[in-house]
Amino acid sequence: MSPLIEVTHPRGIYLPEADLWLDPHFGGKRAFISHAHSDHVARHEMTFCSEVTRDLMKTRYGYKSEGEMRVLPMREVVEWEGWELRLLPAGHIIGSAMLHLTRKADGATLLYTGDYKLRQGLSSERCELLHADTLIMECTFGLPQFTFPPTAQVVAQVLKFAQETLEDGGIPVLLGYSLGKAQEILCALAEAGHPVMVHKSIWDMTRAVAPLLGKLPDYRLFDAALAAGHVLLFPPSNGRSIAIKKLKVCRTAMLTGWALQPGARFRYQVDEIFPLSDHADYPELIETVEEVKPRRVWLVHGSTREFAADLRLRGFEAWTLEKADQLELTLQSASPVVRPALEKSADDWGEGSFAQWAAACAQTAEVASRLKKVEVLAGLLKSLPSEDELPLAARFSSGSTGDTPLNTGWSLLKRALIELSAVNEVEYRTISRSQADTGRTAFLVLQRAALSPTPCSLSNVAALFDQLRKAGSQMERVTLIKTRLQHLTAAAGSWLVRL
DNA sequence: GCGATCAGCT
DNA sequence: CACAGCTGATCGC
Repeated sequence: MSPLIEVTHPRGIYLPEADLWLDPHFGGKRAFISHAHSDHVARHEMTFCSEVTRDLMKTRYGYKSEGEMRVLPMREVVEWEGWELRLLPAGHIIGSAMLHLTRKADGATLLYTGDYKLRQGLSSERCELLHADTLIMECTFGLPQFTFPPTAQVVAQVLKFAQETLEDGGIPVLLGYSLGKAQEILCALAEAGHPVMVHKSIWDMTRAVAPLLGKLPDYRLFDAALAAGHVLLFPPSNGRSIAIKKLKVCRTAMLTGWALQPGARFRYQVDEIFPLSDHADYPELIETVEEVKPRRVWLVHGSTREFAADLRLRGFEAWTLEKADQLELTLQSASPVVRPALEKSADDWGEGSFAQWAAACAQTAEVASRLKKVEVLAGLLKSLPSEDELPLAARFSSGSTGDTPLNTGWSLLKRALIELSAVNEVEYRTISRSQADTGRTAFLVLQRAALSPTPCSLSNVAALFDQLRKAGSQMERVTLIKTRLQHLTAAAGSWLVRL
């Protein structure tokens, strides 16, 4: 089997071998842009994208010819620097594409989904999948609770809402993104026969793609004076805008996948909310993985941790790509997926400043926001019992154990873990293969060992590292590690192993 | 002074 | 939390 194509996430998704970024939100050397939503668009020296996406970038963001635009045709193989590139329709919005790569040297393949959905939309092409060894996929709605009803049913609800509001003499206002959802609902309104008025941004976007869409209803630019009797389409940010508030008799409805979340209607402060989304729901995400049959899955966006754990239970190697390595923690393992039940209780960590540090590490790995990470680390540094430990906490948090290397490799840790627990070599390998993350493996193995946790400080750990450096034999080092792990909890121990 | 990027907020 | 996008601050030419 050929080695998998390498994927990293320094500040965005990156394929080092091809020197290619995937949907980075900053400008760079060369990148693939999957679709024309603003959080995926940036200026690059060279850009791969579909023809429609290029046109939309020009009309929407005024991109001229600053960088080289390489338009790839859908489905056709294009050779490029030892790679075969192929775009596939992603079904997210019009022009959205997945990127399929083949490394010509050995045939290794990769599929990057970008944003996508499998359901057939009214305003975008049907998604097409292809087998790949490595799958990089979004999992915005990667929880079972996000199972959307059939689109036809949701559309019928939306039309009913519009119809009834009009019959009551009100003005229905549908809120959805100006590129994607707006055209979707426009197409759906084509048969209903209601006159439609749209916000300027939706007007611009729709006019740009109208030739590519099917039958559209009559739609005109929003004019408050003439709005009565029309169905209004506005972007979500305008839901409570002055223009809308002036229409005293309006009723608003939000179109979003988040509608399935409890309290969504209240949060968006709308009269109705409907689960219409341009993203794959949970069953579609599972179906995608089963169809692509990848050897490894990398997850981005949304509930990546939960969905990775889910996929592993289904027998796929799956990891979150974007959240583990923020803050340069250098504990750069694909993040461990800790089941909530295993990590929440305080006594999982034990006592002493090392336990505090480990708990903070786990917490920073858990939260996505950098600010929150900083908050967690700041809280840790403040709560340290002694000032001497501050530099230690900082050093450990950056993944460093000291000025000189420990010469403590993975085989040594493995021996210590096996000797300490009741796990034999074969079982160990099984656990290790299913996890592919040293810290997580350690945690699972340690859970099966008889541990007797005692308080442990950061200084204690620093002393251990010193002893390890001085230790003469491998045996001696194994014993030192064993003894230390014996007196930590499994959770804290797993973070010692990561260090 | 402009464009690009970023933090922060919905 | 955030499907995406705005605003205002800051950076750098």
